Amino acid sequence: MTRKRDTHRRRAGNATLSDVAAAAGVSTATVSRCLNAPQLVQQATRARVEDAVNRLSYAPNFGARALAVRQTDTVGAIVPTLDNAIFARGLQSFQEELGKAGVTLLVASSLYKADLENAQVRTLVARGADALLLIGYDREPAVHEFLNRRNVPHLVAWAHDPDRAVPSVGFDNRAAMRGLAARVLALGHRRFGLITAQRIGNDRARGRWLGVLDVLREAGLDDSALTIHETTYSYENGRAGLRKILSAADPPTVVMCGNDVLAAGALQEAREMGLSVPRDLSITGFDDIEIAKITHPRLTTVRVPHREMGRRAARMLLSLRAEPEEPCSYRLDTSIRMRDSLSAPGAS
Amino acid sequence: MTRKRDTHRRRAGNATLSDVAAAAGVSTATVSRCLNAPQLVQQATRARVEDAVNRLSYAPNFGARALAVRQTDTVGAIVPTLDNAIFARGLQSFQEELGKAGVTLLVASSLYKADLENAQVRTLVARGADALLLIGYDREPAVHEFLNRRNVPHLVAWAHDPDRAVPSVGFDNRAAMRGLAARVLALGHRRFGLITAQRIGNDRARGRWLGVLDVLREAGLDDSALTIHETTYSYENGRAGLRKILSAADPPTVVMCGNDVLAAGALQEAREMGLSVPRDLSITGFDDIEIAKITHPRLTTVRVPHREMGRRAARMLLSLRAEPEEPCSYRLDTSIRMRDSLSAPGAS
DNA sequence: TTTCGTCCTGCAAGCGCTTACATCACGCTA
DNA sequence: TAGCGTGATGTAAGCGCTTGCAGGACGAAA
Repeated sequence: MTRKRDTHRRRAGNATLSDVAAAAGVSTATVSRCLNAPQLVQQATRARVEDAVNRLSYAPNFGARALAVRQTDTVGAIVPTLDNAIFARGLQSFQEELGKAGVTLLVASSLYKADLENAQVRTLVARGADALLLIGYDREPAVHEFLNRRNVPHLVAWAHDPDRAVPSVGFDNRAAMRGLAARVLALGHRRFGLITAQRIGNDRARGRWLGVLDVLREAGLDDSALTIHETTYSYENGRAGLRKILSAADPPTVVMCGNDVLAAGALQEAREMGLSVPRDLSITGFDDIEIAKITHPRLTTVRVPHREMGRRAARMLLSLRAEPEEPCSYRLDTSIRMRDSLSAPGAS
Repeated sequence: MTRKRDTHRRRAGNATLSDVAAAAGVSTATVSRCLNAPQLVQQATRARVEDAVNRLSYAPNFGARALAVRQTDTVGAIVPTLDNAIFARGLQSFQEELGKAGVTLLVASSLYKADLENAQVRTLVARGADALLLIGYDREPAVHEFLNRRNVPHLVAWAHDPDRAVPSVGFDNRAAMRGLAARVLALGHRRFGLITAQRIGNDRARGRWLGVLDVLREAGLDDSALTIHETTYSYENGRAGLRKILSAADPPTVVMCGNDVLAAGALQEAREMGLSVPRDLSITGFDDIEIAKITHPRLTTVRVPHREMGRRAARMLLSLRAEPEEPCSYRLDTSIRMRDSLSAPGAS
């Protein structure tokens, strides 16, 4: 009944280790050693095996290997979306770093939806991700508990809060925005606008918002000094957001945006409304992606080291995977890029 | 000697199917059925099993499952880099579409290096990718032969050439650029510049270049009518490229760029050189990513349906995976976005 | 009561690979 | 010549899961 094996549902022609062994006239153990520890097998044998491997287009079955050695050399990442250049960029360097270590990357995007992310965590773990990269803190604690129980090292990126138990490599969104808002305030602005992403379920957005609030309150300003427009990250929404905010009774003299894409949209809209930035209105961004240098005027924004974040996250995850030492967090520094879209409140 | 099993290298506390079975007082077969075909098991039993699953934080071992069912529900994608928004964007919709089908995405980026891509193909196949997405045609034929022998359905995206054997979902880069170049010519330009990515190993870049050449030759112009600057895709390189091209003896009146990022850089550099675009110099892009609308003047470019490409590629791969029908290619249409960076050659 | 279906559930044989351990051949040394 | 160490190879027991087949329980029909 070996026939069954051949006709079953086996994909035709995918050679297995034992096919190679047969073709080379050696045992499967020897073939396996040729592949994983060539120095243990004699030159001549090795040559025969390699020949057979090529003739049969053999490629090891990963699942079987993972099963046998209990390690998958795979790590997973769940990001909100690759459409946002910051995540694409961070993931790129994350992947490069993993690749150097021979580790493969499994990607999922949650589209900012908690339940989707939830399911993806389980999927990636089931798929054997040795470790996991997540974005931000906002999720049910059960997720982290699950990962802990399963002994899957994991890390939060793009956010950093020393008070949180979950290890992270990121920056303090609130402090970063506070820094920028302080500069804005110092320039004399007293009426602020903020175009932000949805804050519930997104601690980064929330942190940035709170950063602005911190500054306003510290300056003794009333909360009404801040006009908020909540939307989704996109160029078009930046435009719409600006229009909305400026339609208020006593419009702000500065509109701070949750990211650069939103800010680019706002800038464009301002221009089309006939406003001169920064004379009539100041606008700020966040992230310092490429477009911040392309807009006119160029965008004053917060620089975030996305690439380094990805790289460092990879390294931490890799070492956590190797030796389950006490995970520690890492805080990256942000800085302010003063360019041309922010100045003292204008003609007024 | 069961002890050995426990102390071996097994990650502590990762429950297996049989742990669950023991906890629930049933056989592994029943647990397996609970998970994969719940309708086959009685309500009461199912409840017991589910309870045990939760108590133990059980998650199935993917490798083992893959081994048993011979399918991984995983597809791989190898892109040059996620730093380029077009790939990030395409991959995003690719992943979304896969996710709907319960399929997970494995990502690798080749950084435009053939040997790296080569290795990644083998890695992803070994990891059990049921299907593979590749970018462009330029690679050793051996790669496709390997995939064919291994019965891994695969697709080329971002390019389309009906004469090629490898199925693709993409567009004709040469024809697209030809269309744009024809418009440029019609406006009266006779001296062209081209800032392009490295053409060897990159059929998309080569196609775009040839598109320009087609038009010039057809118009009876000498090849010297085209000044070429070859570089790597990036904003900074766009700037440097423009400067280089304009330093020629008889500089072009239009500079066509291989993509929008390059064009954005060129535009900026032109501005800083004191040139007015398009009066003194016309500039065009390719891709129509977001920044094309942000530059000043806004960029005239070729619109490419990146998202649809990703989505469609996913669907094709998924169906190829299910039933190995004869793979067929799909050609997407591009169009020209006339905006403000192109006009008749200026003051002259 | 016997005899069948019908459902559920369990048994056990793999899936392809790694690796501890056994085996064997060979060349030395005593 | 016996004995031993060494290095190359083979043997076979898993890794955790699925699934064809067999068995058992139970109710209905004969």
